[in-house]
Amino acid sequence: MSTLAKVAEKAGVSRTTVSHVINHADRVSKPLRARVQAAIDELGYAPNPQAQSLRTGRTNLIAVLIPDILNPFYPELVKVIQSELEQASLDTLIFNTDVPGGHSVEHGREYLRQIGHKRVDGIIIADFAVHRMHEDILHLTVPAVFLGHLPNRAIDSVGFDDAGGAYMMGKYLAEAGHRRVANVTGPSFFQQAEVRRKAFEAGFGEHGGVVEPELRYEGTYLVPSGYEAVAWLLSKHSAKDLPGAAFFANSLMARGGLAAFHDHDIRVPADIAVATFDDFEHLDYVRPKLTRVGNKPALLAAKAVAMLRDRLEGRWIGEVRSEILPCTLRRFDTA
Amino acid sequence: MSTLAKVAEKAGVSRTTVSHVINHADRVSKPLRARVQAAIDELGYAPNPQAQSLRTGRTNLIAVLIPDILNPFYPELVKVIQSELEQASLDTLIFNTDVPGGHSVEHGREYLRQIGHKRVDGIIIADFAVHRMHEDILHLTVPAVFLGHLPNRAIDSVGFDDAGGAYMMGKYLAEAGHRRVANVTGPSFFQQAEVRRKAFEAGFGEHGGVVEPELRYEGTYLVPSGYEAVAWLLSKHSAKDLPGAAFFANSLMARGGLAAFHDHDIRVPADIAVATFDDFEHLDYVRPKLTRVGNKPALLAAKAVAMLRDRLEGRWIGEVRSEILPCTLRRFDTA
DNA sequence: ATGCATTCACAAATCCATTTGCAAATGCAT
DNA sequence: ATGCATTTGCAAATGGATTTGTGAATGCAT
Repeated sequence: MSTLAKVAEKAGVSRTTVSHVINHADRVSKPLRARVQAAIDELGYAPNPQAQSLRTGRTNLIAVLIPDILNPFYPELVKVIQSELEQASLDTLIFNTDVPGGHSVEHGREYLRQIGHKRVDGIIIADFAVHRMHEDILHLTVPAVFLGHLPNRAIDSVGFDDAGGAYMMGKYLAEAGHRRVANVTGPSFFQQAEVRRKAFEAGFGEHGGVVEPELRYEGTYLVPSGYEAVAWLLSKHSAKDLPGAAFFANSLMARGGLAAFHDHDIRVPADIAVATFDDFEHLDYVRPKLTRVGNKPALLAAKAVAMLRDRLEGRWIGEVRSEILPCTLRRFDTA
Repeated sequence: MSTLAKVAEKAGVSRTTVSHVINHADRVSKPLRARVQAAIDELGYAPNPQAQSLRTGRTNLIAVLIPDILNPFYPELVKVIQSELEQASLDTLIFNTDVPGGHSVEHGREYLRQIGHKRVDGIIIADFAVHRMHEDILHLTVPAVFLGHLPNRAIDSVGFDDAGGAYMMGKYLAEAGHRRVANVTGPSFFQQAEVRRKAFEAGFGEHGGVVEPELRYEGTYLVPSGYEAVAWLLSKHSAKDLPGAAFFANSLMARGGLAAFHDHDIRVPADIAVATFDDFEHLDYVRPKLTRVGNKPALLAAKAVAMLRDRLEGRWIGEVRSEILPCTLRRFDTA
């Protein structure tokens, strides 16, 4: 592996000069610069990133904390985050904070601690990756962006308009003539899940629907729990007694729900209408095609990286910013 | 941020001693060790990873090259790779080599070059991430494992038994009584796609099926092309003239195909049977439930990490190893 | 008490790139 | 030709941890 020193020797100059050619081209005369560059090319030299980091204090690493890459929301998010960061020659370290089978608080906290030691230049934290750790976030010493809504405004954040989206869908279903609706929610200990539930019920109730708490099912936000929700629904109600529609608070549960309806020979939307929160590419080829409200993870990702780079590159040093991206309702086959 | 020197000062010992407490505990007497440890704890000290890397030459970073994290095969792979690497306190750098919309050769090569400069300790390369770059792989200077089949045996590799699996499925469909089958293949410039195609046709043809080249459709391995394949199939054949079954060379195309059948009111499996290569969690909630042959990405991941660690930790310094994991056929609803 | 063998702890060199402060060399003007 | 102002290029210090070689202190035996 070639070093700065070898390049300097080959070009017959000091190490300083080589460094200047790379970092402050203007401080070296043109002919000399060319000579040094030739040596660099010939040796295939590239600065040792660890030595650079040690000296400059920057690692060019960004940590991204997500709960679970298996949840198809996150690959889309991660892909965009990564390619955007790459534009700024930053590398992405991805951490799945959940332990198999559930959203673990301790695990997320442990990660946050570890990452502090890895000396990353910045952090992007997805909502459920650090459940109930808002106070820990306050102690971060590097620029960070939170994906979701952060009650204490500890750091910059960007999230979807959960309330607006859920309300819109409630309104839509009620105005479509539904009077009774099953509501499969996320875990109530997630604040976001509560926001979606309440807003959905408000939108539904305020436009002619009747909110029945008995038609509420608290799921886990994971696929199997959507399946279980439907199994539960069908065990409680005969086919003719079924509510006109079912709303799933995220698309994983909706997919589980669709599978369950299929397995029980309940036709969607003929027997029951189905709607879901979330809207991303992955759903385009799920059949029947889900009517949904939400927005692209890619947007969230792009915005988050922009905010982070603003901090890293000193373009924004003011107070904490928090943005909310609107949701769109898209009607397809199921409702 | 606290440093070795500060800990040494606090504990009233030399920097060497502190380092020994961390790296060679046996070289320091017990009471002294305790005193130093107390200072470490009190200051919340952790070694600066960049300084460690500079000195030791190890970065504790592993690069993972995959074509596209949006392809649901890879999240499962990545998750396991990452958690396994974490056991060995190695961090994972993930790189998506494809440019939006296609499998780019140049892009993959470019990545390989860049990664050479990042000084990772090891590399895991997924098959399609580095299409036609087998010679570049030869020039790698760090331990690496290839996921798939590597003709030139340049580095350790582990892959599924594509030929065995595809053959098995061909045999299965023929023995189930099908005489005509549509075969939606991967791109023919991928060797693996050719292997699957030939083996499938062999299995089908050798057990009573008739291989008809006109029923072959070369797809891209991506979801939309499965949809297009079915659209093509239906445009060429009336409902009664349809082959009895369709085999998709991977599950992305199969999902696209299922959506297309749904949209054209073709019932699966009543009107046409469907089978696919691949078998991973994500398919468990796709309906109708796909009959499939394949194996878990998690297995591939675990094996790959094991092989890599064998190299990194000097447990294996012999010749190149290449393993093949068997595939299993699992019958569900569609065939 | 003396000699030898360990055990223990340290100083200093090393990994590599960046940057500050200086000295040398060049350019220009008078 | 001399003086001043720029350029230009270098030596050396810096960042933090690891490790080799060495001297000092301890233990044990005689």
